[in-house]
Amino acid sequence: MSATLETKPVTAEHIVAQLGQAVHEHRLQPGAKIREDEVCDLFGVSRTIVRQALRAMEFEGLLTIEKNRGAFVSQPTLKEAREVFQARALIEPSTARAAAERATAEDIVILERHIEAEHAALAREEAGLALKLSGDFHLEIARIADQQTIEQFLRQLVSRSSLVIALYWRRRNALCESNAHHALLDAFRTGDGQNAEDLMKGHLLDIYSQLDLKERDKAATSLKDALQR
Amino acid sequence: MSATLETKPVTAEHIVAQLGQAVHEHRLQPGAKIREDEVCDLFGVSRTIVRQALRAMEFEGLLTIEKNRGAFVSQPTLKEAREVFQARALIEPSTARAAAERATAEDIVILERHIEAEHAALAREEAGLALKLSGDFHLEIARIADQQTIEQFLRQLVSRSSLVIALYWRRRNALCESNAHHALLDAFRTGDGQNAEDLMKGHLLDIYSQLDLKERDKAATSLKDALQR
DNA sequence: TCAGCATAAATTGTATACGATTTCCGCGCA
DNA sequence: TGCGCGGAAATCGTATACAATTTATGCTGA
Repeated sequence: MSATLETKPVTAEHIVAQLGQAVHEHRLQPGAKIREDEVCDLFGVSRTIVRQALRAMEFEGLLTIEKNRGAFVSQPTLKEAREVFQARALIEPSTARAAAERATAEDIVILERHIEAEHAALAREEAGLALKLSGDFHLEIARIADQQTIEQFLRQLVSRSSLVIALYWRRRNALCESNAHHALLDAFRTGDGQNAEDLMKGHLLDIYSQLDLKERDKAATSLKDALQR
Repeated sequence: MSATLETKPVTAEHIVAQLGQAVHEHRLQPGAKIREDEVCDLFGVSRTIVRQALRAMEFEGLLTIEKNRGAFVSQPTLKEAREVFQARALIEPSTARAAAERATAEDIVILERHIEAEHAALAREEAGLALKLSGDFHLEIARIADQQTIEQFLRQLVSRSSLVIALYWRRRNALCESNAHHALLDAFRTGDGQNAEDLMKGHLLDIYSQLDLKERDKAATSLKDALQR
């Protein structure tokens, strides 16, 4: 035990990762306020660093910062929710194709591990973690496709997808396990790009169809917010 | 002249816009260093604001911030350059289709004005400004398509495109005027989505083909930097 | 009892101060 | 002449202090 309690510097990226995970796993609900001082105490850094982190998360779409009022976990509107999945439908199928055509043996192993972890999380009824891992699976595909620009965009889209799911998922507790990721993995094993593209397209449509994105009376914003609580 | 010299607050967004335009118009070359104090003096604000602006521009891809060394105008690698235009080729055609199918009379007028301004800038041999306006034309299409998420991504891609063009454009001074934007406008007038999509695809390929993105010996980075100056 | 309003507390926005790191410059020495 | 090597200057990173704004609290009067 000679380790002298190494206090790693705690970077803004670290805070972004931690808070981001909390949002992804729905431990922080859309609309929740994040006070700077609170984060400062939690991580033991000054507001300078915390504000950097919050700004970064705003850019990612996870937070919405209102001037002089503070940072809140974003609440995507119906329109934004649709746009997120439209954008994913535009981007991900071709990315999956490219990835399937370049995936190495190591990549396959990584994807297998991802699916295993996802499965295990579901078995333990840690829905939030499973959701996070599911998003990581999609990001991993972009990495395999060796498209950093797309990967960066997809990171934002996956983040926002998590918020959309928190707000618009139909059956709250029943995050049913689909075999879509398994099917994609098979396409990757055989290097079948066309199949991977089709599967990804279907997978995204599947998720989209499970969202409740019908126009409902969204009138009375702040007033209704208080009532429905 | 009763205006009492209103000193508008100068926000970080303002600085981002000003510096961004300078980069877009190639008045700030890729690799150029941007010192914080210098920007502070120029805009009359503290480093706090300037650093916010620089961070935002880093997210946009316009700047690269190296720890303890400062902010530099980004120098996209060949791979990044290709990725930028691959991503645009993926995103923009379908966006153009959607835009053509929803464009109103006012939208058409706006696009006409854009093209006029672009033409005028070229006539005055203000190549930098023309390039900026050209990018705005593409962004305007995303706005017409009413896709904010896509528009946000495209904003980053257009920014980076400007850097790519600064670094890899074949004939430096000959930024030839194409009639691609005119043709697109015609498709918008007739609401021909399919045609707009095809034209956009061709337009992007056209730009891409005028870039010199062949693998050349990029060895000797910092050393060569000094020599080629 | 409750709306309205003034005041106090809490929270965010900006500027400044100070420490850490890098960069520049000149000196000595081979 | 040119290379290595301090040391000073410049520049960046973080913390803190103070100002501006919002939010909470409590009082008054109808």
